[in-house]
Amino acid sequence: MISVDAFDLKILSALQDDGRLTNQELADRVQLSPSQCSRRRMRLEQDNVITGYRAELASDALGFGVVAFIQITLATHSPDNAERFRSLVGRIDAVQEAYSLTGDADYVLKAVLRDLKGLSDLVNNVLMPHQSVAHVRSSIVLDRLKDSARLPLKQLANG
Amino acid sequence: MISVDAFDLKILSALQDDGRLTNQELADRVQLSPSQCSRRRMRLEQDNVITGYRAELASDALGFGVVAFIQITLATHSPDNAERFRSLVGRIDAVQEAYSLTGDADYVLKAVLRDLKGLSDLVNNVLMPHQSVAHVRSSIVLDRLKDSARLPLKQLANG
DNA sequence: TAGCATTTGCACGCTCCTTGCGTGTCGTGC
DNA sequence: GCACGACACGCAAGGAGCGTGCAAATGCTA
Repeated sequence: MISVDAFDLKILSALQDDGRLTNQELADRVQLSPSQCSRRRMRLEQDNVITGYRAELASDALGFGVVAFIQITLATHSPDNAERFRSLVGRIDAVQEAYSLTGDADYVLKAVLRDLKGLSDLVNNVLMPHQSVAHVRSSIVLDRLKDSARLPLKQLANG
Repeated sequence: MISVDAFDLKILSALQDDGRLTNQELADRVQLSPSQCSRRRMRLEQDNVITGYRAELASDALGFGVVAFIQITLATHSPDNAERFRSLVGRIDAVQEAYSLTGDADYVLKAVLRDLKGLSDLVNNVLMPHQSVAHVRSSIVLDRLKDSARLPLKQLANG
């Protein structure tokens, strides 16, 4: 298991909030020297605790007006069919996230689209006709209460 | 409306993949000088097209073994009740994302937890007992097919 | 307490960032 | 057709930040 101490947690937490912090700024926040922050950060990257850095973009400002959750039930649950479906999902750029789930549906997708026409296209012309898919049910996002993409690292502090 | 040209799209796309690219590396990728990349990047940040930079962490490596989608139906749909629920959700760190939706449920939450006990706690001791909530249904993530958090900027290239 | 391994802060050479400046290009109005 | 203003561009330079080497400090084991 990778060991992550209190300093590492502070660093991870800070970088979760601002991924472009310089080592000097990091140093101020976690009470360590810049060089040590640099070293620790490199280790965390090497150990794949930090898997990357991403710019977060304003989807609305860029013209993506529609976000939808799409629940999918497969036609059959054979490995072949599942593989076909995974391959399909991988090729659709509009699908940001895809998970297999317990419960009613087999999969849930989160898709980002320009407008309702885009969603309609995706559902009716791509997903529904695909041989691997039996059932599709989509829910459109009306309001975004929270979208942090941050892990609750505080919970690890006392453990 | 904010104008975003082909260069900007390239920059956004590159920074979506690697948010710590230097302006020199950016310059190589988009065929522009480093100074221009710097200027454009600053403008995109100023205009809130880029809303921030985040380090992406390996949830499993940090001991977050359970991700769940939780569908919520409110007890009543009064503004007061909705506000109570929003406030509740805002205070729960384990809830990464929260959306109000069309369809069966009023809201869907995406929660990240250490283990099933954590999920049980959240559902049975926090959400269920809350006065604003009538119905809770949770689905556990079995497998993550895709989790890119990237906007499909390619779709904007020809528009 | 002695000894070893790890972690820390500091110094320095090097890279990179950003701002000012001059140039080129495009569109507009006279 | 030409002059002018508004941008967007690349270049250069001063300044900031990065990461490695090194010695001191800390912590753990025997």
